[in-house]
Amino acid sequence: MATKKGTDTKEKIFNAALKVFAKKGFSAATTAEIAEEAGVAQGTIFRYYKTKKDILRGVMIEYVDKFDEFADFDSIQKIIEDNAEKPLDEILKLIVLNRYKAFKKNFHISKVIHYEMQFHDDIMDMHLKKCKEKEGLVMKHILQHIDIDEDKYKKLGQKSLSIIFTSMMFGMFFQRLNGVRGNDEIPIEKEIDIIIDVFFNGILKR
Amino acid sequence: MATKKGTDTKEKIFNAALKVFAKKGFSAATTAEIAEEAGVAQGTIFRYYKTKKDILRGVMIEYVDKFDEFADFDSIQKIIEDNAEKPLDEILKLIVLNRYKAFKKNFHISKVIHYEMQFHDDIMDMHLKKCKEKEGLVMKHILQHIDIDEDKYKKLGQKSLSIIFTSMMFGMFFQRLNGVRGNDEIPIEKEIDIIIDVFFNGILKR
Amino acid sequence: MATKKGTDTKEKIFNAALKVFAKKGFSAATTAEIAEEAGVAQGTIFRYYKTKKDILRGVMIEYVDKFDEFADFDSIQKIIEDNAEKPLDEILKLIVLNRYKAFKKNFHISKVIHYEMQFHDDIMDMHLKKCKEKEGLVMKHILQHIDIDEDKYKKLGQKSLSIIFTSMMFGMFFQRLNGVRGNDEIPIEKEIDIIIDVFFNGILKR
Amino acid sequence: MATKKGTDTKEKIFNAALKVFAKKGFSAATTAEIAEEAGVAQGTIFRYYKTKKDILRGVMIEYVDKFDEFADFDSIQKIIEDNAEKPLDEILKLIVLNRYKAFKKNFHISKVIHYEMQFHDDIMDMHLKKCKEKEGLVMKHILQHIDIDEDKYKKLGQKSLSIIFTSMMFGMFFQRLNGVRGNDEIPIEKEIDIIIDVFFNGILKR
DNA sequence: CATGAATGAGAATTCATTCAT
DNA sequence: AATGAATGAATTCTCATTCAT
Repeated sequence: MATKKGTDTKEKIFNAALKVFAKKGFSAATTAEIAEEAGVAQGTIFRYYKTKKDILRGVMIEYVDKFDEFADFDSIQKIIEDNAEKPLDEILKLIVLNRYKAFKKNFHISKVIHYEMQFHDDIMDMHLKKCKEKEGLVMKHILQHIDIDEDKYKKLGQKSLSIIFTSMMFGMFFQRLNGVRGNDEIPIEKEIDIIIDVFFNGILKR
Repeated sequence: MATKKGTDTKEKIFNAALKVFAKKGFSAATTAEIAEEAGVAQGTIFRYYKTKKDILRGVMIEYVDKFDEFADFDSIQKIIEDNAEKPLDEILKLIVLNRYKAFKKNFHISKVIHYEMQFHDDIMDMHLKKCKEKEGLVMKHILQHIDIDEDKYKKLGQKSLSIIFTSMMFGMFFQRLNGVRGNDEIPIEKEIDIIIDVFFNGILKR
Repeated sequence: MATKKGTDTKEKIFNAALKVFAKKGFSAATTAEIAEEAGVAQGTIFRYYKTKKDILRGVMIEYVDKFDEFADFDSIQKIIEDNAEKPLDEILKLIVLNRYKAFKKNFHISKVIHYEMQFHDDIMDMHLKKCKEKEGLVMKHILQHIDIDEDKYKKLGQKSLSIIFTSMMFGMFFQRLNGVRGNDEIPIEKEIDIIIDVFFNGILKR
Repeated sequence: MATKKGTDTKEKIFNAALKVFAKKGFSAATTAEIAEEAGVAQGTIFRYYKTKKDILRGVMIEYVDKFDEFADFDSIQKIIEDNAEKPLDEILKLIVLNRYKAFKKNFHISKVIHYEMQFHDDIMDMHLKKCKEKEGLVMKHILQHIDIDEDKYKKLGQKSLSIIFTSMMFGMFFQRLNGVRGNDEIPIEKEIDIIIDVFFNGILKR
């Protein structure tokens, strides 16, 4: 019970911090504003996090977990299995849409991590480690299925495919989610259709 | 002469600020560190910039100029003209390489602006205004040449082409320059080759 | 309790500020000196007053309250009633003595306000508003009683009487309290006697 | 010639300083603003005055001279002689009007001195010394003429007369010049008439 | 456990003064 | 003599952190 209450408070602080960090950046955020946003007293924060920097570390740790969820192979695997009979590009579209939704859901936290990473080596290290660990696997999943038709597709190697695919995917995600573009223009499904079609067409042998 | 001296100092401060902003982020950067980096007294900064925020605005203004240089149509135009007889994909590779070099050269400033933009509405506004103004024009240049062969290429419209192309290009640029990937793995020329080949192959009719 | 503590601190700061302002003037006073005088940390000041200027505003607000006390009609009224049978000049002497004591008690704050007013329009406005509101009333009290004997006194009008009376009264107060004169020369009661006698004699018909 | 130019510059600085001191107070005034007001470079000020405080001292010295002019007995003497046949109250009115004009002319400088005096002991000392030296003389001039008619006037002594007269006079001057009252209400001549009538009537034997 | 008043180190900013030109 | 760029000590103000209640 007591533990539950403590957990609740910590969660309120965490969410408030995340919100304020996302809005102002870590440095410009004040613990006072976080406390207000969380609806707790200023001192309460320091019962759950030793320092302000510690909150950021907490965010990172949470992010790592979210990242696992984000790069959640079970759901990707499930998509592949459930649509085994469909052509590869159709499957990929479903995967990308699934990824987009996961990304969008965790965008807040991603944004904070990506911005702060640059300035905090420890955060950077945690992130890169996590990335290396997962990134390859996502592509391997894709490649596994591409490799089967090696007569049909160009032989580009994982690295190159990875560059192209992730560039397109994340480039598009960021453009959409950062409000760089007018938001409502093209629905995400349509955009994925176009981008995957070009990608797939692009890697075809000719 | 006197003017020259003042300009020199302002430039020293500007460059120092850019460096410190890039290293620590705007909020975490201190004017003391900027002053030290610039090799001037703390007070000197405020002879040239009213406030710390004003330095960032100065960086933005400089960026806008760099951006003009970056989206420098003269050099693009020149590439196109000088290589008129070459196939479109070859020309595009040259353009992208040119863009990459311009981007790399101004990466420091671009990075600062792109990151800080999120937290400063005034900077964001200045940037978006500039982007809208230029972005379309770059693509138009490309399209002009693609349109000629409309039997050969898919009819995708400027918007879609723009999304795909800028996603790939900037996605790749950021991946390379942010040190997200091991830096030196593939030479940029090779990477551009691959990416443009896929893009071009991708937009072909079939 | 908690409220009491906060109020105490604010009061300590207020009194310290008043003292330092009176000694050095607003501009030359430093928040560091105020903090030391108040026996609090430098930062504590800014928990209670947003800015240094705000402390002055606080002093003004306090002054306005003191002013009410200063121009306290209840005590004037009481003097009048308690001495109803005495001649008017005797009553007036008592009133002026009462005023002098009130003025002397609040001299510190009055001095700060009167001096700083010149440089701060907002303070000036607050003050004038208060003055207009009260000044007339004091004179009306006096006039009420003078009017009865209109055969005896010159018909000078409130404005002129007000000028003469306040000039004499405040001129004398300032001379005494500013140490412009050797301080202890004539006792205040004697001085009031003389001044009121002349005033009263002066407004007699002849 | 060169000397003349230097004197001119010093005078420009002096007048600018006086203006800025009067507007902002000594502490809040900046040498930069004084320089701008004077139309000289910031550094130039320090060729004529060693420090900012030194400018204030310069103002004081000037004030002492002005004060001599202000308490200028030649002009008072002249008024008395020129109007020998007129009644005393008429003469006094002329004198007070003359004083008011002198005071108004030097009000700027008086204001600065009176405010700063409190915070600078050296200025205070110079001022008090000067005051003592002159004040009595003015009254003596008046008394000389009052004494003649000692049957007609009360025997009040120089001190008491001085208090009453200067209180009325300066009280009125300050009220007028500080903009405490609505400025245009009563013309100064009319106000002097009333105040002197009351004063004179007030000191009559009865 | 939670609070919020108090702290004080540190950051931004100001400004009198100096000095090379 | 005059200039105005540069200085840096002093000042206002901020905010993470502590601790008595």
